[in-house]
Amino acid sequence: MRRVRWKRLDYAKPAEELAPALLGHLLVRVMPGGERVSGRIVEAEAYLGKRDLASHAAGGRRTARNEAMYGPPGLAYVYFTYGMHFCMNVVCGEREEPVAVLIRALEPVEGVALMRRRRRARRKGAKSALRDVELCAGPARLCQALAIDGRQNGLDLVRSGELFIEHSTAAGSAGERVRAGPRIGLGEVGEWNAAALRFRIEGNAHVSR
DNA sequence: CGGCCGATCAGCT
DNA sequence: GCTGATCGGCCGA
Repeated sequence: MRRVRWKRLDYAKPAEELAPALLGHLLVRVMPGGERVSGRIVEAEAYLGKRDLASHAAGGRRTARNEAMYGPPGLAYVYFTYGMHFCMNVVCGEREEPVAVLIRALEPVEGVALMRRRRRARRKGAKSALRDVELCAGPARLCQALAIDGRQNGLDLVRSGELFIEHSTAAGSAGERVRAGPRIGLGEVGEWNAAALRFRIEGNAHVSR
């Protein structure tokens, strides 16, 4: 299979366009040892920028944490939340415009054994087995599986050798439909709670709850 | 199943 | 001092 990296222009579009466009493509993490760990993006959420009350950049908020959102399209915005989790966004739109897409779930493709080891490491007292479907079904879970943390924040997906996106011929394949629904976990943000900005591959077993 | 709750910290008021 | 773009364990039905 041909491996073609996403270019800057692929990211230079509104979040509500990029989010569904990312579905089916491959998020790739190359570990320090050179091992590839990757998964097909099966769920993503669009965050529209200053006007979007659910966005970290709502009202033009700009802090050390969300600085990457204001960078050029194609940067990774990785943030720390709930005192213990990391989540990864793809910055899009234009520079200085804080627009991004949150990657919410992957279907594991490469390095599944490594994903399982990394995910299991965090659940010491686990009594039940970790199923394949739970490896990357959630924004913090996939970061854990792919070893994405604060060190990847601000990284340029167009140039980086450790984290990037590849075009997949499997994207938009026959029989796969994209379904849009409301975003989740937001709290009270008025009309933005209902906005259909969460995109998932319909029927895919690896989407989040 | 579904709901509650603790973990644990950056940012905000 | 409280809340959150979360997760996983535990409890009761």
